[in-house]
Amino acid sequence: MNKFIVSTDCVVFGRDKNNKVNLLLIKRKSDTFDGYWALPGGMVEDFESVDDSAKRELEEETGLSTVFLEQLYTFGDLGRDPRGRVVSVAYYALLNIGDLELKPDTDASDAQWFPLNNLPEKLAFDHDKIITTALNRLRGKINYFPLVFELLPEEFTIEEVREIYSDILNQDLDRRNFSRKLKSTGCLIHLDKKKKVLVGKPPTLYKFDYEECEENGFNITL
Amino acid sequence: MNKFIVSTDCVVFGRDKNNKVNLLLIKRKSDTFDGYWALPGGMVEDFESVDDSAKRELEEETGLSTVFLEQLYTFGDLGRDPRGRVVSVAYYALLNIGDLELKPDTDASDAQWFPLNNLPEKLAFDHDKIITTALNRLRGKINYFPLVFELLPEEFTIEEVREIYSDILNQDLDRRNFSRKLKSTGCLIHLDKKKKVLVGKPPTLYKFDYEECEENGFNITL
DNA sequence: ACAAAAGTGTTAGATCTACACCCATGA
DNA sequence: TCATGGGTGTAGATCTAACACTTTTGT
Repeated sequence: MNKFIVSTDCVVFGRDKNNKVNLLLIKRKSDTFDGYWALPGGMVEDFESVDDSAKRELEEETGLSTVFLEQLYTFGDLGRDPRGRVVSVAYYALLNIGDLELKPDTDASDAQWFPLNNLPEKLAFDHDKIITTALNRLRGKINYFPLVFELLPEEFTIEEVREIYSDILNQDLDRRNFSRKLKSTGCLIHLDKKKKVLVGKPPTLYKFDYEECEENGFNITL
Repeated sequence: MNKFIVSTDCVVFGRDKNNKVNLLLIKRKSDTFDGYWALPGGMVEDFESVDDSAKRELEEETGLSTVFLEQLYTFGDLGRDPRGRVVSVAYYALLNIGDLELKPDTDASDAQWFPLNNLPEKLAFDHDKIITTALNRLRGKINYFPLVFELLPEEFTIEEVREIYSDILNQDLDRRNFSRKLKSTGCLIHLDKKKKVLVGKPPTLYKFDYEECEENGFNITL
């Protein structure tokens, strides 16, 4: 009987106050990859499913329990962890950072949000590969699944949605065409409220209509 | 340190002589789920990566070593295997059955191909869930990735491609529109050969142009 | 010459892209 | 009234779906 350690790693995407997408990394304080930035994660325990383990680790890091979390891919190469045979099930999570206070884990000296276009060069283990996989998944899936609303607050403006799409896809999107496409999904609830702004015309606030989406799906191909 | 058994399960899709898509199942001869149909698979060994393990198991079952194989999803719920804590990394494979002779594994009394629309009712473990996941992946991915050519012989006709798409998506596809769309991918090599047929006009044979596809991608949205 | 399946073209409707001006608000 | 950013419409191009007849071959 061959038994392995099974761990989870989580690619956590968070939206900051400037409506930019960031990635959460932990600075390792450990005998392996000391000082390197790494994805949050940890070992799966006996009493929990792999999914629950990822959820637990994420809660311990962020204090949030209701974030979107989805399995990404499993990394099981020999030698991916110098300490021994570790199979890692990777997840990705989406959340709105808000005023979230990070609680660094015990084996980490620091936790930090990095903007997508400014990630550290060298990461621990095969975590760069995991991040690339997560980004590709995200870029593909936002076309047919309402992932970006997991990053936004409950009430948002169309411009905020567009900026998130732009940031993730790393390309400009025409403001008018985007607005039309987003509305044509039929999954927006128009609120009779405007967002308070410092300058310019106050934009309309919307909520995402999860029921409608459940019934008729979501598609916004850019 | 919590150590688990890591296994692989493989959803093998094969095209039969009638150009229909089938799924390979193994009849269990074992103390758990005896007599039930199950996916081929087995434990990951110390000396191999998880990917390699799936490849090895598949070779042992089918005798084929060059089939398309891709990781699908990891199933890690508690109690999914009554014998103990087993985390299973599921894969899916695509192949052209041809004259392939199946070699049943030691803990199986029978291996059999089942047409997609006629799978057994009850399957061992959570294998029905794994198959559903695989079918969903397949149905989504054939739109933007040339998976179906892994099922077909090297030289094929457009009608054969259409029938495979039809079978996987479980819907009729207009013959003329499909032909146009498939050709417009730019990834077909027109051969100066016709397929021998018993009745009717002999259809043109094509090969898939993997180089072209590599460069410009593949997209056929039905 | 007949039966069977392959091959092909057109048209109307829908969708997509590119693009510029007016509107509402706060200072 | 000005500066700022939000909101909206249209025309031309492209793509899509629906649809039927002609061609090639074997018997």
